[in-house]
Amino acid sequence: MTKREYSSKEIQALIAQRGLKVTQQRLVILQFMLTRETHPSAEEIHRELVNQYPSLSLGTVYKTLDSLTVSGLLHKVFCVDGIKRYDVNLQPHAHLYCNTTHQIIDFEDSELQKLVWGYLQEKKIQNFQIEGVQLQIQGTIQNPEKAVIIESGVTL
Amino acid sequence: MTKREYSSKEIQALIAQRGLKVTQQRLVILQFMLTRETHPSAEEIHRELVNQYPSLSLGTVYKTLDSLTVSGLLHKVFCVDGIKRYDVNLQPHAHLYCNTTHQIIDFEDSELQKLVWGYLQEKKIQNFQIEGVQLQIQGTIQNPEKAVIIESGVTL
DNA sequence: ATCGATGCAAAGACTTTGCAGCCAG
DNA sequence: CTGGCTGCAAAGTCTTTGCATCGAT
Repeated sequence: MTKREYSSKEIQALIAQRGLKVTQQRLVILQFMLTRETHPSAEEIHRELVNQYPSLSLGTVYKTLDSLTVSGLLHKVFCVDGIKRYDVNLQPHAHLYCNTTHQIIDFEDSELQKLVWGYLQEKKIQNFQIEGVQLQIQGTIQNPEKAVIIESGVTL
Repeated sequence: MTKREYSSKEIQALIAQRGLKVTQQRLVILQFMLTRETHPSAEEIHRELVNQYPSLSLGTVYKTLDSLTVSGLLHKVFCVDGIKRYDVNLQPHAHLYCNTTHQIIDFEDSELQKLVWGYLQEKKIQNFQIEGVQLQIQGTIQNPEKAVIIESGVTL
């Protein structure tokens, strides 16, 4: 499974569909998120984009991530390091968190998703309305220098 | 399954076993963590304990949580709200996160744990050494005012 | 033209650090 | 005694907020 590409037109549509104004900043930030398999923080996003878009301010990155999240295009990601990170919300997936590099990497595995969802649907926790499940697999990347395709299609 | 009680003696032993000095502050903080089913932040812990122990400083709470974590008595908890929270590390369990009250509640369910662990053991992710799994179930508590025992033994 | 979005800077929230003095072993 | 621990305060990091200006519709 490879990440599909999104055209500028498609990204514009995603934003417009949610009733948000299609600004340069939103386009650029959402595009950036769509091309990433890891989940950069606001500061990382700003650092990487500010060269190409020098007027982009860090405050705008925070505000943009927030409005894209409220509108449902992004999800916040749980993370032990206490930094807020975001995730393009296309299909459900788990995350690999590297204790060494502090990267978060998508782990798409529909079987695992079904397993957990199925179990929880069955179980019906009393007094609690389930809205989502976040699964994070903590561990260590073995060879950070080598890019290897792992089973689920994630590139490490 | 009900939370078991820990005597002061037992808590002292837990701390001493890890080669840490048994101070009043560590005793009090660890005891507090052991009696809680939710996972308070450092500030919440301080706020709740400072009445009874007025000399306890917030900095010490942070340092204590850190040393207990390094020694393996606590685990950091993933959380969307960006605040660092800690968890007494006794048996593996999932967490319920309430989007409304922002509480984190233990969800002990050995069957679910086995399900996920078993699957991942089987799968063997290439190039990644698994050290732990964190499962967080996001949703909303239905009746925060009513305390109800749910199936896994957690009191909501 | 209008109203929401941006950029900037200041404030805020949370956490870490440095160091003098204290206390458990 | 002695080294690790605490309390305090200052500094640091990450995030939010307020407001004048700008720009998408």
